This record gives sequence, structure tokens and C-alpha cells, in this order.
Amino acid sequence: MSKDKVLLVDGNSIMNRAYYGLPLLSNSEGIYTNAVLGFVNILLKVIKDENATHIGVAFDLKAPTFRHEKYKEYKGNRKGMPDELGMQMPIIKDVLRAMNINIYEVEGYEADDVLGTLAHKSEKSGFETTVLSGDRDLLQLATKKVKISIPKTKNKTTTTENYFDEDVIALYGVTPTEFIDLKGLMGDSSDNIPGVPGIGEKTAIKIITNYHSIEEAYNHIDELKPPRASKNLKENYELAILSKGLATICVDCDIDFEKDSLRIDNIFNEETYNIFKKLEFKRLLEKFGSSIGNIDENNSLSVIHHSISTKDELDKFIVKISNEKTLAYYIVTENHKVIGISITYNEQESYFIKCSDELHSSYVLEIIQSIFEDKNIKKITHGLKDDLHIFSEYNIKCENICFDTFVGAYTINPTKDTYDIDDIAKEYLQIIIKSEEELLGKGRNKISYLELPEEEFANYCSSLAAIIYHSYEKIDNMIDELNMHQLFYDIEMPLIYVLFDMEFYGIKVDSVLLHEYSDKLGKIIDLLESEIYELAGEEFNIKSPKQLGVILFEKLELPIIKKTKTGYSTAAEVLDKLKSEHPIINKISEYRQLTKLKSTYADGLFDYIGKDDSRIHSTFKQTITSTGRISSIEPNLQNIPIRMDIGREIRKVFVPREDYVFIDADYSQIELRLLAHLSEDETLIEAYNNHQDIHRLTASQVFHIPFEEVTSLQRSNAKAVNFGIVYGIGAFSLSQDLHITRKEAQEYIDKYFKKYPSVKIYLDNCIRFAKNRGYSLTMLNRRRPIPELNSNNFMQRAFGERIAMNTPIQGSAADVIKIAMINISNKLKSENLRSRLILQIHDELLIEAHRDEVELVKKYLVEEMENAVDISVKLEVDVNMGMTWYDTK
DNA sequence: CGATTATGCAA
DNA sequence: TATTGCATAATCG
Repeated sequence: MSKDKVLLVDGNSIMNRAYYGLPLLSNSEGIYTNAVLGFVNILLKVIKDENATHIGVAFDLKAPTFRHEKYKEYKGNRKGMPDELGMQMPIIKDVLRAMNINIYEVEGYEADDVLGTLAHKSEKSGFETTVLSGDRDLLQLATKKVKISIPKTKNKTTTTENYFDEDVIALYGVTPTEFIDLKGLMGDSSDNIPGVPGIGEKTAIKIITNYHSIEEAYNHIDELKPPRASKNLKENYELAILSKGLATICVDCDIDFEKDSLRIDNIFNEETYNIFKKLEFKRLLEKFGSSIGNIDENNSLSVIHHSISTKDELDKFIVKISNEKTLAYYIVTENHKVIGISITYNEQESYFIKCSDELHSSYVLEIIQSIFEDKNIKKITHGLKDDLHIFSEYNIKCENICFDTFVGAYTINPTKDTYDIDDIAKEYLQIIIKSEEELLGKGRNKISYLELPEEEFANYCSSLAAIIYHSYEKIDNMIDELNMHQLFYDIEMPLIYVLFDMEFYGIKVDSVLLHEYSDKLGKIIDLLESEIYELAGEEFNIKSPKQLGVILFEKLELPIIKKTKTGYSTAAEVLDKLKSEHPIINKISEYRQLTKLKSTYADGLFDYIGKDDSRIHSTFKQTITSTGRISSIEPNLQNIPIRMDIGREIRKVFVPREDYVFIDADYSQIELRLLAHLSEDETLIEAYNNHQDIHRLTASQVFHIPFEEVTSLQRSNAKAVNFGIVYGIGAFSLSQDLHITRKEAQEYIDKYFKKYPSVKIYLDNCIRFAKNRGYSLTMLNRRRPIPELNSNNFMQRAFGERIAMNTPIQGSAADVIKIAMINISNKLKSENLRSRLILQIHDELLIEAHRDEVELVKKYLVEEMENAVDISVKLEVDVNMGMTWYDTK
């Protein structure tokens, strides 16, 4: 059991050694890296040599220590470290944090004291302990169980000199404890410890070997030889004791020795990899993969790769896998064309079917169709929605797909940027493979898979399915452990099919109408443009904030309301404040609005209208948002204008196909209703259940007026407060929003919380929960890590708190509508209706409904949305029919 | 030519 | 100095 071995590292000292031991290296960004590289190399070497299982690293703080209080000249003659080294200190700490290695920095103490204390506690707990430092002062910490390791460089390789207590005695003739007295007598010029004048190393050793301590020597002061030493000690006894105190490493600082937090675990993770990559530690990156996991020298899974490139091989392969129970596959595409399929069905091997002249992609898909359609074969994939598009193209009805590692990884942690297979490999298998970009390059230099050496291409692709196969179990287990089984299997997985359907059906756009709209805008824009030039007295690019800024704030000398980091702000709110200053402002605002509509919504949409079907097929992304919402791209159909009349017009171009109509339903204030449910606030719940106007209610409370007397301005201000609460509002922002003072805004907020006390308690709880656990949860256990809460930066922390308040609300709303989407989609199909769900806009669903099915669809849609979850307030849904999206109001 | 900045649209 | 997104145009390097 006691195989545990604790390694304690003197961070500053090892950094120092590393810095002077290597030439001043830097990466291509010009960041100095030599000390960091040296440190990491020494660290890894020692961990390996010592078989360390636990590790901690201590650093000095800049702040003065207790030694300075005793003796203000302590380390007085010490020069600070060179800048080139100082700059590397934060980097090494980042590296250590990435490696999950504890860093100790204790105010008032030096790293030595921290190490002394930890070593002492570690030893008392019965662990073998090694202290790694370049500083021989630490030898005083050596015992029978505590080893002091001092690195030395020999023939370019790092080894260590190791000292237990008896090794210290053997070398110096004094015990580690006596070592302190030795130093008290002889002093230490590097730390500016005075010692006793006239007593040097030789005399000190002689005295301590005879009397074992300064105090004891002083008791026999008259016997001391040589007489000169006796006199010196007599006259400087206090100085000697002071020096001894300074030289004594504290072993009882107030630090907890939490052994478990020191355990070496997952030091070669994604974060470490990314830092090493940034620092360009090429050799370490290579070492990286091979030091962990079941990986071979090539840094990949230790599986045997098979390449299939003939009809004969393919036939045999199909026969072979037709009796398998489970397989992982990955369809490799390039420019939307299938170029191969990777398949793995056991731990040891992986296959890649490479498309070619002999094996045309349509042939491969045709042959492999039987496998995909076999209900008895469980399939694991990565990015199912993309597969569904391919299956649809080749008329394959894929059966028994049980897992998508892409969506699975997102479900576990929705805050990552990407969930590509190389990311999955790093995160779940601790394997480093090239990303597609690393393999093929990017931009102009990007090459095709087909330009890769034959074997590299096949092996790389083959490894993709192998990674999916191997990571499936880990991801699946983790989903279970995090209590997200239901979320994943009942919501996220089924949702993939719903989103695919929405993408597949698309939405019809009347391109003639769109063209007319664009022209109409274009004419007004031209007019405005010449008016603006007229008013400005010159022509310039109105769309350029830089040029516009010069015109407004230099030529026309309008007051500068706000600045951006690069110049004057010309944002809408700034223009709004300037509108009475000059007639040009309103023209510019209008110009802005219309050009936005024309470029983004009118002309921008044209490119996406299908030539064959006149429909726009947006892509709905399931793995982007940190709260669980869906996002829409190419084009984004979730931000089509509605607030301003002129913008809203654009919705007239979205039309149903012949014999169909649009049915649109949106949740009424779903986030506030969820807040009512989650906070269990009785006032709020009761208000909703009595169908009260919540904004009016809030207004009557906040402004202290009878419900009936609330003005529309007061109501809309209260609405802003209600909104703000959901976002974790601050008084400042509310004051900006409502154009009131901060004090007034704060009063609104205070009164709000007084009216709805449980909401206050709930939101505070959200923060407390997230701070304790490191993440927030939604109603359906969707989880979002919030590392910002641990930031040392106040702004970041405040941001984290707002996230902690908002995520459970926004995320729960996302959960609810996802359930509704799945249910309504299934309902339409099970009832054999022709109507289809085609859009989701966060709290709104749009259905293209057959005219014969209108009433039924309305009924089902409202039912499924209102009953998606059972909570303590009713979820109300507004439903509308229309012949264009514009009309569904 | 790709990346960044400012701006503005939605829930 | 309010949450979550995506697209456009200008400009930088």
C-alpha cells in the first residue's frame, strides 16, 4: 500500500537552474521558453526516476517573509531574477496547472518553508518523500524518510544527487539539524545572513561537530578553540542566534497536506498539449503521446490498420462484419463527397474502405447499405447529422445507431470550441493525433486527402473509427456518471434526427419578392447616401466606422460620447444620443439600418436559395452553445428581423410550399416562467397561474402604484427589469438600458427582490452551487462548467456569477423546447401527417403545415409545447397561422 | 488572404 | 458595466 511516493519541488530554485542550464530559447512569438522547458524536462525525469505518485511545487512570493521582519537586510544583497527568467514564471505555473499539479505559494513564507512543512507532514503520514531543489540549504530537511534531491547536469543529461540524513553526515560531518547551526555560525553571503564575524566554514564545522549546536557551544564558550572563535561568538552570540533563526526552514507553516490533491493524474492532457504546442516544445510533444495510454511508437492507437481498395476485399469485408454486434464507423468526406469509410468492430483492428475508380463511392455505399440497414448491428458514429445527409443522398435507411461521440462529448462539456475526433482522442483516450488541419494544412496550402501518401491516408482515416470505437465506452460511462443518461439518450440523440429533418426540408423563399425588397432598400439607400454626402460636404465610406468617425467627430466636431479601443465609437446608441446635434445623424442611423437589412438579409440570403427547390437549408448546430441552445448558420435563420417594421418585411419572403401554410408557436415568457418554477417563488407562480400580466405586476410593485395605474412606460421599464434579472443584471447596465441613474436602477432591483424574495434566494443559490461544484445545472441536468468563478480577475468572476444565474434558466428553456421539438416531430410522423417542423428560434417553432391539417397541427403543437415538461407554472404558447412568416403574428 | 474589429440582428 | 448566438464590411498585418 505504501508504494506512494511524494515529490516536493522547489519551483524557484529549479527554474533558476533550468534558466542558466539552457541557452536563452524562445518560440516563434518571441516568448522566452528555456527555463520552462528545462523545468519540465527535469520534472518529468525526476518523476520517472523516483516513481513519484504525488507531486507539489512551491514558489516564493514577492511579498516579504517573516525573515524580513526578523532581519530587514535578509537577502538584501540579492539581485532580482533577470527579466527573461521572470517572464517565464507565470508560464511555468500555467504549465503546472495544466498538468493538474498543485502549486503552493504562501504569503510570509519562502518556498523552502512550504517544502519543509509539506515534507514534515508527508513524513509524519508515513510516506516516502523527496524534496527536489537546487539549493543545498534544504539539506537540513533530510531525514531517514525524507530525501533531498539536487539535480546536476552531466553529459547533457540530468541526474540527481540524493541525500538522506546519513548522506548529509557522511559528506559534511554534521546532521541535517546541525546544518542549521553551522549556517548560523558561518553565515550565508547569498542570503545576506550575517553569521559570526571571523568564523568561517572550517571553524564552524569544528565547533558544531564538537558541540552540536550554537547554544551548546555557548554553554562551553570558554572551552572553544581557537580562542579567537570563542571571543567572536561571545561578542556576537545574539547575531549567531538571529542567523540561526534566519537559516532555519520552518516546518510548521499553516498549510494543509492534502495528499489526494497531490496525486499525479492526467498530466498529459489536452491543455498541457496545447501549451506545449504554443511554446513549441517539439520533443516533449512527441514524448507526450508515447508516455501514456495504449499507444505505439507512432503515437496512435495500437490497432492494426487494414486498407480495403478492391471489390473483392470489400465483399469479403462485408461478409466478415455482417455478424458483428457493434461497430464504429466514420464516413470521410471532402467537398461533400464521400472519399472513404472507416470501420472498427473490435479493440485490435480498424479498417478503411478507400474510394477509387474501382470502388466508386456510390458503389461502396450500395454494398455497405446492408450493414447500415441491419437492425442487429449497433452503430457508433461521430457526427450523425452529417451521416444522415449522406444516407439520404444514397437512400439508405440506417438502423440501430446508438451513439454519437460528437454530441456525447458536447453533452459532457458544452463549453469547448470543437469536438473533432482529434479532440475526442485527446480528451478521452489521451492520444494525440493530427487534426484534419494539421494533416492537410489550411488556406492556400491545403491539400486533398488524396495527395497524402497512400498509407498515411489510409491509416489516418482508419484510426478515426478506432478512436470512436475506443472512446465510446468512456464517453458513455461519463454521461452516466454525470446523471445525463436521460438528457443524452432521450433528448440529444433523438434531436439529431429532428434537426436533420429541419435541414433537409428547409424553408421556401420567394426570390422575386426578395429581389424587389432588395431593390426597394437599394433605392432608399442611394438617396440617403447622397444626402449624407451633402450634409458632410464630402464623399466618404459611410460603412467605415473609422471614416465616419473622422467626419462626425473631427470635421463636424460633434461631442464624443464613447470611444472604442481603436477610435471613436459610432454605434447606434452613440448616434442616438447625437441625433439632436446634427441632421446627418438620423440619416446615418437610417442608412445603417437599411444597409444592414440589404446586405445581411436581402442580398445575403440569395446565395442560400436552392436552385432546384427555391428553399433555404440552414444548418442547425447542436454542439455550439454553452447553455444547450441550438444555433443556426449558413444562413442564420434565428436572427431574421422582427422588431422594426421595415426589417420585419423581410419575413414576407419566407413562404410555405403550395397547399401548405405556416403555423408558428412561441412560448410566452418561457424563461421567466422557468424562473418562477425553479425559484418556487409563490408570488411569481401565483401570478402566472392567475394569468396576470407579469410586467405590469412587477411595475406596480417596483413603482409603488396600484396595478391599474401602471403606465405603459412603467410597464416597459418593469419588463426591462424582468429581463435583466434573467441575465444576472447589474445596476449600471439597467441604468443604461432605462436611461436612469444607477441609484434608481439599484432601487428597482432592490424592490424587485423584495417583491420576489425567493428569486433572490434562488439566484444566490445558483451562484453558491456553481462556486462549490464548478458548474451549473439545468432542469434536465445539462451541465456547464464555469471556470470563470475561480478567476483571480474580478471582472471574470463577476461574469462567472452572471453565467451561474443565467445558465440554469436559459439552459432549462433550451431543454424544454428540445423535448417539444422531438415530441411534435414524432407526433406528426406517427399521425402520418404531411406537416413538418422546419424552424426553431429558441422559444418558437415554425411548422410548414398542409392546409388540410391546420387545426390538428395547431392542437398538437400547442399540446406538445405546453406539456413538454411538468412544472409548477403553466407554460403558455401563442400560436398563429399565416401565408408568410410575416403573417404569423 | 486570413484574422480581427466594429457593428447589429435575433431570443 | 446583461445572457446566448451569427454575418457583414472594413481594416490590419
